[in-house]
Amino acid sequence: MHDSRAIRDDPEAFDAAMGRRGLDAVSTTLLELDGQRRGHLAVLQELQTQRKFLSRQIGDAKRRGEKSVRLDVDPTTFREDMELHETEAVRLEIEIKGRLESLPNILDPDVPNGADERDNRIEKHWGTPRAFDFQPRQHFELGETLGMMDFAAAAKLSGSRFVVLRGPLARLERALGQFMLDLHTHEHGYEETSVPLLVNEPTMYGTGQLPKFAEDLFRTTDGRWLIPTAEVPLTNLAAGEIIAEKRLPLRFTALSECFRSEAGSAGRDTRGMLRQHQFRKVEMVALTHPEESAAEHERMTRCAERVLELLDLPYRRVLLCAGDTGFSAAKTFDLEVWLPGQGAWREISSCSNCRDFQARRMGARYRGANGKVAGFVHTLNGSGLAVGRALIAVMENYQQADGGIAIPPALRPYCDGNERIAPPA
RNA sequence: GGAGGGAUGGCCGAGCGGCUUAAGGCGGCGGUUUGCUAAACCGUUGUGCGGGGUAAACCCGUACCGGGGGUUCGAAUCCCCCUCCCUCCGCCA
Repeated sequence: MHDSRAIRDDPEAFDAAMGRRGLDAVSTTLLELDGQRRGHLAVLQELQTQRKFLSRQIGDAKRRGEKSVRLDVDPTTFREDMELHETEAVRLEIEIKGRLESLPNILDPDVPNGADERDNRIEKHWGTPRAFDFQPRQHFELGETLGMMDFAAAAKLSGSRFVVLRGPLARLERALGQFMLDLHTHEHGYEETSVPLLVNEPTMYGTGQLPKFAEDLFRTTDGRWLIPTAEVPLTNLAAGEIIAEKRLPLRFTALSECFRSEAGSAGRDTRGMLRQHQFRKVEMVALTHPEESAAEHERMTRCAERVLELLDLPYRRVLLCAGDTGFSAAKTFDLEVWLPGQGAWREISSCSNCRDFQARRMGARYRGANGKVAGFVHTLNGSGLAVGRALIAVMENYQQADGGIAIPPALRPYCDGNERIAPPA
């Protein structure tokens, strides 16, 4: 959500910012509507002043015990006029809000221009893809050969884009989640949080999923929504709150199921468990002072990278270009892990600085040292990491010639000390 | 699901048609006192919107007492609907 006063102050800058997202200039229309709104508001307030004065006269007279009062104006005549201007002011406000809430966040200056992922900028590489002396296989081949990844069973139960994991592979998925949570809580200063997976409409609105992206979500029969990421409940913990400046930054992490309709991605990544309707993810969320969000963004991205490094999985950091940056984000780093079976870099984490965009939508503010409300906090979110994709990455990178999978040393304490998942005899 | 009771500023809590410009307390901020801390005392302290001010400070106006409607010249206060919380009953992991 944007501040209409900021648009009023510098409409050209706003149009230029939306232009980077490939959107037409709208400030002229918005300012026109806003001007009308303020006009009605001014008249309404004047009428309220007059009504207040007259009502007070009646009240004073009554208190003096007078039976009736002489008034120059009939106070009832105000009502229609007031109602007219109020209705118009409210209508225009809703109209403006409706236009503003579907506009994406303003991008950071250092986000590169560009239309799609081809214009993303690779910032760094870490690790060396392992050299295999056999043809590495994709995760679903490995999983199905092991007899521990069952898409047919999932299809029977639920349909496409679901999976059933069994035995040691199910255990490995759990191990990954526990490992990541322990790392972020013990070493990175995040507070472990357990959150609802079903949220109400204002909560989905707060982080920017609604009203524009309803088709990407699942909705319950009683009007609630299944979270597409724990970012939604975690960030909304601050909704409507005024946080003392000295308590910032707040850092939350949660391991949760995530639900996505994948409405627009029919035909993409249909094989395997790369793109599912339901998956697990460890999410990190930070709420910061506005001046701290850039540094926090780097810190959070490092926290995600640390997971990959401890698992010894090669990755690269990518700064998303204008066209690839999500609706609520001002700047996003994606981490892409190397998948030798697929022979490709695939997204495994996305760390975004949303600045005050979500905070303004949900009313998350902070209080300065002088005790006054100083403004909106900045919100950041990042995957640390997507557990399902981390499982894929471990399987493909740690696969062995016989179809077994070595367990990364960091995960062994979470897997009964086992060193590998052995293929069936 | 049924029956009651509630929702007031950062927090607690009074008010139940006009003198509310929302009492009082706690907390916050500033100060006095003090060797330091603590305590005491004094002052100050809500948010949104509109307007003024070069900006900050500040000033003027207006709205806001869970949300939305209504009654009234006038609503925190009366009426209706909704949401959430609490108590009891029923069901239940």
